[in-house]
Amino acid sequence: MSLLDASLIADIPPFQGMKREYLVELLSKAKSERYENGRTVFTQDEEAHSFFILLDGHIRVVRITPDGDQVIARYISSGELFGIAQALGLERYPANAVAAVECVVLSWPGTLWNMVAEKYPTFATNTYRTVGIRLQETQDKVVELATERVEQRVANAILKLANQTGRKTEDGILIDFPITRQDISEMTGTTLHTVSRLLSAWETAGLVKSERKKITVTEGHKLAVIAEGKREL
Amino acid sequence: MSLLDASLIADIPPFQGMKREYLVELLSKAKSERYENGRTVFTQDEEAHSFFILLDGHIRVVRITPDGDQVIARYISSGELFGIAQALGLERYPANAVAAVECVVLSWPGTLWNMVAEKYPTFATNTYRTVGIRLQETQDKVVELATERVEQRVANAILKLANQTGRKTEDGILIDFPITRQDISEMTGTTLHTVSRLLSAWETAGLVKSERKKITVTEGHKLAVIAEGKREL
DNA sequence: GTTCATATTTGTCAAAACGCAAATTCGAAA
DNA sequence: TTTCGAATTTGCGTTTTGACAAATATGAAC
Repeated sequence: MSLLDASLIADIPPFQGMKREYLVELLSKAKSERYENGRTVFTQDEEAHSFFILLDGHIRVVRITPDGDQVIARYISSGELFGIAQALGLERYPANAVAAVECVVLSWPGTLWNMVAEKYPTFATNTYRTVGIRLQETQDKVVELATERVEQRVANAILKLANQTGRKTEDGILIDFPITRQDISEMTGTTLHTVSRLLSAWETAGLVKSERKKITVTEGHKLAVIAEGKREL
Repeated sequence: MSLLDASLIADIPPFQGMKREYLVELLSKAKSERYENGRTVFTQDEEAHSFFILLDGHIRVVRITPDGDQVIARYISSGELFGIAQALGLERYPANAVAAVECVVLSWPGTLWNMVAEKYPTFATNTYRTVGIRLQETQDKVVELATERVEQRVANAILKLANQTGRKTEDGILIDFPITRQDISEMTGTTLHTVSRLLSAWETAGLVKSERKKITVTEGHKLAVIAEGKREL
């Protein structure tokens, strides 16, 4: 276990408003671990042994269907909680969590949740607020899938990723981790072929630049117009 | 405010494991109200003033999109919590809640949540477990919308309603509240026309019987086969 | 530099599902 | 009983999107 300083986590949302002293205590019970790109943090249906905070990197949360289809539920960015099954009384993780790049993850044994929630009510409250936001986001996704066309959903997914994780470059906003057409199709409920066609068209129109596993948004506002459902600019 | 006896709620899941004495206390702070069919309990984006338990009836929870599309998020059955924005730190309700039949609803002022959660930790834990289950169900819906065809989704929705709220009749299992083709289309992300066609076909094939605002499942196992994705029997 | 698995692009065709329109049925209210 | 709005059914043409197939590009590993 490496050295963990309270300043590591003091500024990230789940710990907002907690006394320094408590942060130190909490950290003393945490384990820090590096995950190389592609490594699995936890697996769907596995017994929920820990809960996690991502200190650095990006984690892909994926559900697998009985017939093998994958659906990407969300990407976790640094500073976010994930795998918090215990907080919700779940005995098993409902999805896979896989490092999308090199990651640093902090974890606590799941058995600690009750104690932690009781001793650090601020942390518990912050956690439940996160859950509330995610529940809403998930509902939003249901609405999107139920009412919007593929083109809108793909535009939206790319915009969100750019906002959430984008890094500014000379060309525009680059999504900060390797992402394939297949990944985007699994976020939006379509096929990699359709995503490829859309990206090709958008590239021709100058809205994005893309290479293998890389997408840069150059004309975000135009993408946003497509996400709104307008057919042309 | 009518007379409320602890036995009213002692057996329903959110209150499992709570001391009788606490139930009485909690009830003394609750308000009971009847809602006739179609009456709104709370509205999307309205400030979250209360949290609720449905004692009798069925409540439809509906999201409205900016361009007026409706998506039915879930049906609440009796004994279930709803409108628990406070538990998740949300300031506003994320959807409309409307009585789908004559209902009896118990409510507490939202300002009481923190006190209630602290004083009755069992109740809080039960609530968060409910949230966990709903989050999973919502994720399931995302997966369904992303990977299954309309036919499967409609079959699934009807099966779930029949299981959740069905009443046994001589013909089969009747969904216990008035429900239109439009409602089902708003649960499954399709149009009322497509739902109508599917129900007609299934009626011809003898899987269901349906009248205006009424659906009876006669051959659940065959519907289940369709929900699984098989094209014929 | 060569090799090879992986990612991407693109074409063609077919199926699924929607949109629009119109007819019809039903049931509640007058 | 009559009326009228709401719910439902159904036909038809169109659009969207998926499925299949094949070619091509890319970058990491050797």
